[in-house]
Amino acid sequence: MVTNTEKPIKKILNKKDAPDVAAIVESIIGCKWSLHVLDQVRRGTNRPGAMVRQSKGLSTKVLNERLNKMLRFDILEKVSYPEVPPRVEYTLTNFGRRFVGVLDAIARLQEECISQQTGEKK
Amino acid sequence: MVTNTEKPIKKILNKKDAPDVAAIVESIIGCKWSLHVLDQVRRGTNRPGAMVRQSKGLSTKVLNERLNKMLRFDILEKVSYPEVPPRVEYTLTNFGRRFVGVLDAIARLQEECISQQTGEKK
DNA sequence: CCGTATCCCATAAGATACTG
DNA sequence: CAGTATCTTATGGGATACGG
Repeated sequence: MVTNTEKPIKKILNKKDAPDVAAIVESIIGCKWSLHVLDQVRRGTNRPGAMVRQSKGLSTKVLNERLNKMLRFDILEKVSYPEVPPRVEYTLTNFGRRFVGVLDAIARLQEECISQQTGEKK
Repeated sequence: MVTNTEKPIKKILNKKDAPDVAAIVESIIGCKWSLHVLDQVRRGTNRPGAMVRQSKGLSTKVLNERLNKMLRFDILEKVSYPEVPPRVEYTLTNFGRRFVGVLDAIARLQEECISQQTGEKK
């Protein structure tokens, strides 16, 4: 592991090697709205307009920055429907689904902490 | 989960409730050198001077910011020896040991990606 | 050796307006 | 509705010097 100095995205993705997961995690989580956006997509709120509407304080500019970053990291996938008005949906890629598994590890630790604490109150 | 707007540390730690793990993860991993420092401590490089010497580009200022943050989050523990010259050691707390489990999840995904990729080359 | 204080710069991100 | 462009502000973090 270990990522010390932030790698430029180009470097992280310079494949023939497997992706540098730690670097990706750092790059993603280091951005304020990423976890929130990921969570929304996972729960089925996958259209940009809906995400903005449901996220007080999230601007389209920031949202698109996050979405594009996650597209580049192959965490999300974009589907555009040739309709009027335009419709776009973002979904998790295969890698994305495994990536959010890391977030699940966080959620599990959260549960542990809660149950341990209630246990303490005996 | 979901942390959208960054919580102030006071808020994260305002316990009688269990710690907000997702918020802590975000707060810690969002900081550039945190993973590296955690990894160093885990491997036994737990004195500030040693960490700086072994980490090209890490300044004492930044190191101390990270260390203090992790102290506040109860991830690390500090032991000062009353010697001359002074000696200080940082170690993982119980919570800290569980916290780095999240980092292990990252490492596992990394391994998966690597083995999958070599598998592909058949 | 350990830690803090200053100064400076790069950049994340909020607000807003505009194009396809 | 989706996405980009511009401007401004706040802050992380790098370099350096100093005090305990």
